[in-house]
Amino acid sequence: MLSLQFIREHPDVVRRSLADRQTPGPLDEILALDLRRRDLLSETERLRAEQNAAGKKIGAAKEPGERQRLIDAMKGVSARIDELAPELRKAEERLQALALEIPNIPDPGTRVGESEADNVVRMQSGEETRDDWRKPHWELGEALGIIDFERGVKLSGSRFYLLRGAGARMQRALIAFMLALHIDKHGYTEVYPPALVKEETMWHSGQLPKFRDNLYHDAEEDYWLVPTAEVPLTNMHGGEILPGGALPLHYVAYTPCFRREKMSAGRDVRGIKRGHQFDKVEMYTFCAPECSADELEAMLDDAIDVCRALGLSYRVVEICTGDLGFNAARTYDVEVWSPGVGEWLEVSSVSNCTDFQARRANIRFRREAGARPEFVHTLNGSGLALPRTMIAVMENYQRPDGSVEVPEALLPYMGGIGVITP
RNA sequence: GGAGGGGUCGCAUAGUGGCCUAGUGCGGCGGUCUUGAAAACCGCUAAGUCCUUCGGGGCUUCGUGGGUUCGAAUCCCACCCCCUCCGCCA
Repeated sequence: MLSLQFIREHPDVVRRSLADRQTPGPLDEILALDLRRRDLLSETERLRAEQNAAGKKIGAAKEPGERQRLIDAMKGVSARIDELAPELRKAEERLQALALEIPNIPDPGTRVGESEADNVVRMQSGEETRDDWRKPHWELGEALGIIDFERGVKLSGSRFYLLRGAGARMQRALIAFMLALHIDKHGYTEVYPPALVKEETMWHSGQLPKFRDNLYHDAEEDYWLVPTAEVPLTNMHGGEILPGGALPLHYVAYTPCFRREKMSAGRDVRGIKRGHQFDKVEMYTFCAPECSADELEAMLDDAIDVCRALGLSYRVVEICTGDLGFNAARTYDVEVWSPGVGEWLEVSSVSNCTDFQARRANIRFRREAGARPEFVHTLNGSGLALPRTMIAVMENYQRPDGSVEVPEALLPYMGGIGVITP
């Protein structure tokens, strides 16, 4: 979230941000309510100060008549506070709720644009290969017996599938390979976080209130299923004041992700591109504000490195203001070419959330002993999403005879399988 | 799920309605002393927020939320978390 102080002092910046993002936001209501809140606050605090001062006199008063007279005098003040306090609380709660609906301010470097159509390709490596003989992964997967759509549906309904044999193994190999790359080569610390979190955690990382419709929720125990490891990783240091020397912190986590995908019903129903459950390796960075721009480039390169190692054609798309996520100030998507379905697939989204999530989750650091705490900047990026990486690997490494070669980088994790055949 | 114990400043503890503006010890920071260090002694030791004439001043926070009261760390209610034992269990 943005600080109320920032909104109050820079309403023009917020208004511009909302316009650039093509999204409405309760800015005017916030400004008006903030004025009222501060009036109420001054008044109740003045009364409380009076009450505190009188309380001391009452405590010190020995003579019963004098004491009673002082107590009676304070009853009016007390009653007035009882009137104002609930009003103040209501104003604060409402203000809080409204502030949570304002998205992050786009980075000045983020290109202004209306929608996805205005995103620009920043760089591309490799070509859009097209061969008539190449099959989409769903045909390939069924023919090889490594993706079972029917049984997935039998167990759980549409948008579920199961991997078996070399398919399951290859996904596991991809996970192990990605984790090893980020840990050993890029210097991340591995984390295995809970996939079920409490509601508060979803608010802190910005999933609630906006994406409620896309989340699974266990009503019985009030647990929420994470839609991405970004959620637990953000909250890992929630409420903490980190010593300045600890930054930057780089974490990588493999988790399942759960999404209801209600809003996109009917889209991408074919294959394994968009399911209710999928696996993802996620990178996450906590750093000082002045470092986040460089950290974003570094994380982008770490995501790309996975594509390079797998020998995939990839491109980097710079997201414009109209397509920018709620939490992000700046985002790059990494897409890989899928010759079977003939499209670029988003396998990673790398974002600088600046201090937006840090403020929600109250994550701060101290530059040096005794210095005022400041909010950290947070960055997250997929490294990478598994199903789409699987698609790209299968479709790129398929051979005219219908078999799929295992990329060299995965061989150490495949237990001797070099080619997947029916 | 059951029984019991507990949650107070970075850590450890004290505090059973007003002298709590939360004490004490440890740790940390600064200083005195010292060639240097230790010891001893002295001082400091949180966060948030509002107002400000920029000197400061106020308010909130003792697990969380309500309640009683002129006044709550302290009394009442609900909830959360931790520890010990029992049950169950991958």
